[in-house]
Amino acid sequence: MIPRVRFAPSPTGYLHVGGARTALFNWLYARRAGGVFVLRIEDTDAERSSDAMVEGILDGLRWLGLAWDEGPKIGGEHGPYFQSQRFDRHRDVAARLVAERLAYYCYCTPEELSAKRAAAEQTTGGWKYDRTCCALTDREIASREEARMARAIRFRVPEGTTRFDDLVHGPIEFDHANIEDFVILRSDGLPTYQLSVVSDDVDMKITHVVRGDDHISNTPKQILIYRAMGAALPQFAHVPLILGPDKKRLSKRHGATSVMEYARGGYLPEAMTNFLALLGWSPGGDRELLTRDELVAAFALEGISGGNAVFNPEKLDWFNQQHLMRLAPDELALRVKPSFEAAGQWRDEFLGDRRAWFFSVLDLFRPRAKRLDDFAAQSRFFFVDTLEYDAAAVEKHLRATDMDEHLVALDAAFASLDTFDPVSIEAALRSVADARGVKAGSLIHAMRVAVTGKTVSPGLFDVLSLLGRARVRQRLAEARRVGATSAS
RNA sequence: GUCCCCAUCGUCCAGAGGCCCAGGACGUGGCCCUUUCAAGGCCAAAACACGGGUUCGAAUCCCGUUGGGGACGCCA
Repeated sequence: MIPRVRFAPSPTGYLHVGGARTALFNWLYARRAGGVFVLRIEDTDAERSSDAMVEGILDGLRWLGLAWDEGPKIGGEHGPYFQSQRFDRHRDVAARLVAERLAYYCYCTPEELSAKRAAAEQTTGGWKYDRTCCALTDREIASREEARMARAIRFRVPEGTTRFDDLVHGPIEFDHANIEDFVILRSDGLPTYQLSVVSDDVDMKITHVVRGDDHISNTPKQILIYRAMGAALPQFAHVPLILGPDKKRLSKRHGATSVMEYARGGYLPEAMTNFLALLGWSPGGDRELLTRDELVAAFALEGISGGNAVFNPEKLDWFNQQHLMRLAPDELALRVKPSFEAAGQWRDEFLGDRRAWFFSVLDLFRPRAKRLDDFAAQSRFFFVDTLEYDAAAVEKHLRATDMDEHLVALDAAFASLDTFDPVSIEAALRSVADARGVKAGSLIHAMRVAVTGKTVSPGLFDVLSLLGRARVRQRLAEARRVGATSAS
């Protein structure tokens, strides 16, 4: 039997990092086990669901590279994949359970229930449905039906206990005494979550239910439904939640929680998945930096730890940086392109004739970039005609004693070089420094300001070489003017 | 209030009775490299929540306490 897993988000918000990790675990499991990854949209709550949210979630999954084998857009044998299109089936199941006396009609109104609940909370503190309608005789039911009273359907919870072996937590047991007769079909005829998940998971032949820890307490209710339906149980794996730095469940007030915010923020999906995968799971040993294929190869539900995990943005940054450094050149170029375009620094020849040069420039910034857009920002001086000079830098390095003469000497030295490569340039600069009795450092700093406008850049000789002799000499001349003007 | 889950450095993990006076990573501090900033290398500080058992031996097993989280809806 091939494993079938599913990710079943409700489109009441964008894909957040917690949901993303749940999706990732499902996807990893499917890929690892040669199974099928199903995407099902749980839009039972029409009030809070919207098409925009559905698209948002799909975008998030696509960005992460978590392609689904069955689901929205692509369909599949077990569709439809929108829960709202499966209500008839849910109603059938509910009706069947009523017919089999495994569920019953409940005519209690929401008002009555909340009053009872409020009263109970005053005294005992806890409340469980009192089974008023469970005790109704056939005659009483018939008269209520005749009166067309609104009624919901409740599941008749039998006495006993339910236990299951959770793949991450091990055996978990619940006493039915703590489970009330829960509603499976609302009085408006729509199913509740408990019914629709089970019904759909059964129909979609889901073999492994991998979802958040917060569903543990729903599991016994759902198992009861599986049994009542006469369906085989899937395996359950409840993965721990992701918490904010304050140890509270991650939410908007913790900052970015939508995965698309990270996409826009210059993060690599491979870094995100690597980071998310290791939040609560470990391949064992000390391995941390893993490619997507390595994650798939190493993944096992059993390796997921039981405790909640705190989201650590600094570590995400580190993963991003590491993956940035390992990205293939053409891949990097492609990913960086949008931000170069946005900065007005893009030219198609960077993927054509100037490809080698462009890749070299990018390589200079790899160890310095944390996000994708850092490349465009930090390398800007390579792509503009007129530099913006940092005033303090100009003051400190360009207006140092005798610097103008030193620059003239450097220009001459550069002009006479056979090849304008880093090694030759460095040798030339150092010999000028020697000859003029100044420290090479002072010339290096001055040159850096001259060609980049700033005090911070990649290694100067690499920068000069890639800038090319003509532009370097041009900027040298410009720098001398800048150094001269308003020099006090 | 009831039920459930969890408990190793600040954070994420390793550890499945002796290999552990506990290992890796992020972060932090220092040093090295060095033309700046990074990256990289080296070093350091930093944890088995507590109390009982079981055992020749416990971070690892059991019980309790405490702490944290989650669930208790005609939401999902």
